[in-house]
Amino acid sequence: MEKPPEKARRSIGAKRNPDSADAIRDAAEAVLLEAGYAGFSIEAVARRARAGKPTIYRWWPSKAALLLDVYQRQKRDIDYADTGSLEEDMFRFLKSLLRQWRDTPAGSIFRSFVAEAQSDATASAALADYARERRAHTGQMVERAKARGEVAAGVDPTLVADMLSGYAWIHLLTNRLDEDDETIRKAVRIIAKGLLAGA
Amino acid sequence: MEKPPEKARRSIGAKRNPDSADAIRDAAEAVLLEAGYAGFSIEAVARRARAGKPTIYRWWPSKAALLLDVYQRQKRDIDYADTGSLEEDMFRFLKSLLRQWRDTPAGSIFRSFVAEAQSDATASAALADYARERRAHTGQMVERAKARGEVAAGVDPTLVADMLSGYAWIHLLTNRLDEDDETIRKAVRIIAKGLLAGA
DNA sequence: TATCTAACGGAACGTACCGTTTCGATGGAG
DNA sequence: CTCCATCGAAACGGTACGTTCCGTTAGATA
Repeated sequence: MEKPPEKARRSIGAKRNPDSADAIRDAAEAVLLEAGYAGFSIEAVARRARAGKPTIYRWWPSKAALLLDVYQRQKRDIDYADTGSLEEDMFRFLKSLLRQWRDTPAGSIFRSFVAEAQSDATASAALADYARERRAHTGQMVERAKARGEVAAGVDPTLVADMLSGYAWIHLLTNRLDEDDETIRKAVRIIAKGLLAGA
Repeated sequence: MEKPPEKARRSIGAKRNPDSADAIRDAAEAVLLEAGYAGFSIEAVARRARAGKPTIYRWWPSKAALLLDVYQRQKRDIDYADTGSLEEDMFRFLKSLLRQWRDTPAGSIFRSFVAEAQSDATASAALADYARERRAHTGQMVERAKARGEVAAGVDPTLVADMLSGYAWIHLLTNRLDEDDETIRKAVRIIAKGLLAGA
């Protein structure tokens, strides 16, 4: 990731030093990646960033807030392409999501975030908000298919999003991100057929 | 749950005092239920149980081990009835699972356990084992339906178990255990129709 | 130019918890 | 009657949290 800065930063006057904020975010991500959630402490981040703890707490009110920031910085490169086939859309979505979680820091960070949300109220609310937003977004995939007649009328798109996300989450949280394409294909095929038949 | 014992227990000689073990397990469950995962510390459990920390560490090697023990003590009262209809079986399974997680300590405990598994290797392995066992068990529901011709030949029963569990997990971990029956019904109906159509 | 102000890194603090060690008392086993 | 593993309690060193001071820095203000 990033090398720890050689020299300590100093104040740049009566205003925030963006270098410090960047260094803290970089350090937080690096610590999370190298030591995992267990090693993710404010002290470790401060050491790594050559920053003072007060500097961190000046800008992030809690450990959960910093974790949330790092998590949101993860750019999502998920495949939301509209292939014209719901099954194919869902397959690409799930495959790319599991792949990204497996091959980039995103998976480790998201795992940490879900874990933190089980003990910290701020993180819990943030996770709920995020999940709601994802549900709506993924649901659009189903909306499109509905317009094409691939999905029966009574189906709630966010319900399908829950199924897909749930399938992904349980794989992430139990270290099973290496599911092969054929299995993913079978899973989405079942859902696609079920959606066609209607609810 | 349990009242803290009025008097401290003493040694009953050169053998383990089962009252202590019981009191510790009870206290651990009570702390987890009342203060959640955030408040679940060995110190808090020891205080609550009027036990010494060494007594806890003599019998449970780590915090994760105690958490695992408490978790496994949770009796599963999940509806695995064979109704003759896969859709109905799955509906009852999901409904009873979400209800139990919502209305008993089991949900809080399992949330904590999933969270712990994201930072503790022992808990992680235990969770993976448990998930595997559950997958096989829930898969039997699908096996039965397969024998009845409700499920196409190529379907992997454990894949269906992943779908159901994933759907339940994401609701547990994002505080959405209050999903109504109609929504659950729609979800399992989609899966049931998809399984009938085949993979 | 002189002063004000807010940011900086660093050090230290008090609290909490971890996992371990030590202690005296207990009471069953040999 | 002696041994000995157990008990609760207390204290240990270590780590991390979140906070408070400190002296330093340099832009903003007058």
